[in-house]
Amino acid sequence: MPKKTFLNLPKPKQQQFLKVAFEEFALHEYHQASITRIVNKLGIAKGSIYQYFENKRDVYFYLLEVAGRMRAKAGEANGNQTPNDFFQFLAENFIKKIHFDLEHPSISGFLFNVMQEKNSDELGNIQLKTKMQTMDFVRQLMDRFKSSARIRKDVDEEMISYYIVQMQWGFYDYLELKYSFNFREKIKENSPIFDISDDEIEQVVMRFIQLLREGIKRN
Amino acid sequence: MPKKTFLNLPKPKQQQFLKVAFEEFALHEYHQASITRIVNKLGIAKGSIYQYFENKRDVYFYLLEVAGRMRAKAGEANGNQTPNDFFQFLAENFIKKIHFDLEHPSISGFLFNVMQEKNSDELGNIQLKTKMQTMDFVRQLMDRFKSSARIRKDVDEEMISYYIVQMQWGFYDYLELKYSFNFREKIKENSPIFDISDDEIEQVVMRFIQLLREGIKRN
Amino acid sequence: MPKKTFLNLPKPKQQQFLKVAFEEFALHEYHQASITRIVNKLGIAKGSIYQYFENKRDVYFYLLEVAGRMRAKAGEANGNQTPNDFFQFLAENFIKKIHFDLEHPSISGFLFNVMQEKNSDELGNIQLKTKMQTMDFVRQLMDRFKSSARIRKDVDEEMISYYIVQMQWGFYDYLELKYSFNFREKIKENSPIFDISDDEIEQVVMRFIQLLREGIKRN
Amino acid sequence: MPKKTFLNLPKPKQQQFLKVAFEEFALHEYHQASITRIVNKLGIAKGSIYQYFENKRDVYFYLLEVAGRMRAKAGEANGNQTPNDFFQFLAENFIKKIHFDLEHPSISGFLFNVMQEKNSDELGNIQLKTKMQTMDFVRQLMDRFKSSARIRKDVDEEMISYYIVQMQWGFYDYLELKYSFNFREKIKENSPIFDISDDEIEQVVMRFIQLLREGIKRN
DNA sequence: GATGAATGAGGATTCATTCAT
DNA sequence: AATGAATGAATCCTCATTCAT
Repeated sequence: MPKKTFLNLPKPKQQQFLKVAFEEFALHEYHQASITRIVNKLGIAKGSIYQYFENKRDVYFYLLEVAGRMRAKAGEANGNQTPNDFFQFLAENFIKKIHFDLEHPSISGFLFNVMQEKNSDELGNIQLKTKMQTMDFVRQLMDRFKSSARIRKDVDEEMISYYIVQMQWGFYDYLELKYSFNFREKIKENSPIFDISDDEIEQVVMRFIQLLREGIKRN
Repeated sequence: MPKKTFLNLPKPKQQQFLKVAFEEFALHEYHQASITRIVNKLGIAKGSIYQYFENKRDVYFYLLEVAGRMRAKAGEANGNQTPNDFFQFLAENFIKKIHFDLEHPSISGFLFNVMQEKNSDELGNIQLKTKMQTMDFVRQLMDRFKSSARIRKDVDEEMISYYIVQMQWGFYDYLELKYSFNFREKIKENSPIFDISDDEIEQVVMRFIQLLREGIKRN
Repeated sequence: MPKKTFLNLPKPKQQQFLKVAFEEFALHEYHQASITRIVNKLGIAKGSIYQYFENKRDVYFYLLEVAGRMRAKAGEANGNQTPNDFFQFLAENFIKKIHFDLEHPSISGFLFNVMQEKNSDELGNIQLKTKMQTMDFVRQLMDRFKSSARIRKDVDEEMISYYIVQMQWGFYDYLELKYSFNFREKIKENSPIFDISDDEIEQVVMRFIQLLREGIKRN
Repeated sequence: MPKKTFLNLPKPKQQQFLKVAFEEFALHEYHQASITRIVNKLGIAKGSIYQYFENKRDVYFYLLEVAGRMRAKAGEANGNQTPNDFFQFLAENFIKKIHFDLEHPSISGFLFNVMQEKNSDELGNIQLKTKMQTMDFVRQLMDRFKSSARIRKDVDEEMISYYIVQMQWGFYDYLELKYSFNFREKIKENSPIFDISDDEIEQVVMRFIQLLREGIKRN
C-alpha cells in the first residue's frame, strides 16, 4: 500500500525504485536491509521514500505483493496445451518459476528471504502467510485435476499441499548446497545465479517431483 | 568456547543463563537478538556477560553447540529394542525429537532460527554447516540399515538425505498452520507449545513418514 | 574528508563545530577524546556528528588538515619586506606562529597533541608524518636562503631541520615552565594563554633563536 | 607509594611485576595501558594488584620513581677519571644513558612515554615535572663546572637547561626517524632497539652536542 | 513534491575497581 | 594475602523516522 505519491511517479521511476529495493531486500533480511542504502543507490532524498511509503514495513509488504504476483503469473502462462497429468503440470509450473527466478534473481532472492523471515512483532508470521498463499494455489490445482490427479486420500490435503510447497522452497537450498555457490553473493556480483544447463535443472526437478510422487522407498 | 569464568559458575546460574539466552535467540535472529535484553532479564551487569564469553558471536556458537548436543542425545535413547526398519527408526527418532522440542521450546526455536540464518561474515554459512550435520546423521542411518532400508537407488543419497531434513524442519511450520498457534508467542509466554496428545502427534508423524516413504501419489 | 552534509552547513555552525572539536582534541589525546563530549558541548544529537563525518578518525584528520593549513598560512604573511637572513626569517616566522597560537590556543594545543600521538593501527604514524612536513618546510627555507643562510655543512640537513622543529615545539613547554601557567587549564577556561607582552615574547624568541644559531657555549 | 603488601613480596616477584608493568606502560600510554593485561601476563588475580597498589595511577607513579632513579644512576657511574669539560661530561653522561636504554628498552620506553603524556586531571603535568627533574640535574652540572663550563651568560640558566633536556629527549625521535624503525614495535618483538654500532651512536651524539654547543650557524 | 539535516534510542563492547569468599 | 566474579559507566557507532524549508 504505497501512497498516492508513489503511484503518481512516472513508471520508469517506479521501476527503478522496485529494482533497487528488491536488490536490497534480496541481499539482506528485513532488519538488516537498510532504507539509507536504498535511498543512496537511488540518488533520492531520504525524506522522499517516506513520501512514497508509510515506513520500511510498508515498503516490504508492497514488494512482497508485487513479487508474489509476478512470480505467480510466470508460473501460469502455459503455452497451448496444458498437460493433463497433475505431476506433469507441477513440474512444468515449477520449471517455469525457476526460469523466472533466473531472469529475476533479486525478486526471487527477496522471496527466498521472506520464506526465511522469523515472525516478529513487526512483520507477523509473514513466512507462514506467504506459504499459505502458495498452498492455496496447489490446492486449487489438485481440485482442477480431481480424480485424474491420483493423489492419495488417506493423508489430508492440507498436509499434502504444505509438503509440496515446502519441497519447492527447499529446492534452492539444495542447489546452493549441491553446487556450492552462494545465492546472495551471485546477486551482489550481478552474475547469473546458476551456471547449470536447462537440461540439468530439468533433471533435478524431475527427480524431486518423483520423490514427491513416489516417496523415497525402493519399489 | 565460554571462558573459565562461565564454567566456574554454579550450575544453576549456568542453567539460568542458558535458559534466558536460548529464549532471546529463539525469539530473534542473530543480529536482532540483544545482549542488553539478555543481561536485563538475567538481572546481571552488562559487563558480566563479557566475563563469561568473548562476545555475542561466542555466546551464539556456544548455544549452538549445547543445543545440538542435547537434541541429538534426545533422539538417541532408544529403549530396549531398536526398530529394524529404517522408516520405523526415523519415525521414532523424529517423535523423540519432537518431544524434546516440546519440552525445550526455546532450544528448539533457537535451532530453527539457526537453520534460517543467512551466510554472513560474522557467522559464516552456519545454516549450511548445521544442515549438513543433520544430513550426515541421516546418511549414517541409511548406511546402518543398508539393504534392509529399501531406499530407492535411482536418486542419490545426498538428495534423499536433504529431502528428509528439509521435510522434518518444515514439520513445525505445518503444525503451526494446522493447529493455529504461534510458536513465538508460546516461547514468550513460556507456555507449552502444543496441547496435542501424544497419540495425535504420533499419528501426524506417521502420516508424514508415509509421505516421505511412499510419496503423495495414490496407489 | 567530511561529508557533504558538513560542508553544506552554515559557516557559523561549521565554525562552532571546529571550535568545540579542537578544544576536545587539544585537551585529550585521540583515544581519550570523546565524541560524546563534543556532541554534548555542541548541544546536537549524537547521530548528527555521523552525518558530518565518517567516524572519529575522520573528524581527527579533518581537524589536522584545517589546523595545519591555518597555522602554515599564519606563518606566511610576511608584510612588505622579506628578511634576507635565514635566522631573521625563522624568528619572524616563529613569532607569527606564536601569535597564531595565542589567538587559537585550542588549535595549537591540538597540533601539539598530534606531535605526541603514538604510532597506532588507527592513526598510523601521524606524529612522524606531521613532523616531517614541518621539517620539509624548514628545509625549503634553508634552500631558499642558500649560501646566505650560513648554516654549517658538517652536520646533515636532516638533523638540522629536525633540531629546529624539535626545539620549536619544546618552546611552549619552556614558556609553561617559565611563566608557571597551565596550558590545558587555559584552554578549558578559554582564557588567553599568556599575559606576556609582545615585547617579552619577542625577546624570548630572539634568545631562543640565538641558542639555535650560536649554541650555548660562551664565546 | 606501593602498599606494604607489595614491599613484603619476595624480591623476585617484585622484579617480575616491575618487568611486566614497565613493558605494558612502554607499549601503551597511560590511558591505553591495561591493568587487566598486566594481571594476565603475571598470572595473578585481578584483585591482587589492588592489594599492592592503590590504583592504576599509583602503579604508574611508582614505576616513574623506580625508572627515574635507575636511569639517573646509570648516567652517574663515571669510571675513574671525570672529564673536566662540561660538554665532554654531558656527552659521556648521555652516551651512558643511551646504553642503559639499550639494555632496558621497556624502562626507557616507559620514560619516553611519560615525556609524551599530556597533562590531565589524573596525572597532572607529569611530563613537565619529569623534565624539571632532569633540568635540575643539568643545572647542578653547570654549577659543578662553574667557570670552566664556558656557557653563555646572556641567556638564563633555566632556558639553557631546558634546551639541553629537550634536545636529549628529542634524540630518540630523531633516531626513529632517521633509521626508520619503530620503538614500540621493537619492544613488542623483544628485539634490540637499535642495530646501530656503538661508534655510530657516539658520532650522532657528538654531532648533537656540537649543535648544542655551537649552534647551527656556519663559522 | 522534494529535500536532507536532525534526532535519539538503541546496539556491542571495554575496563578500572570493588568486595565477598 | 589472594582470589576472581560482579559491576556499571563509558566508549563509538547505526538507522528509521521526522520536519522545517
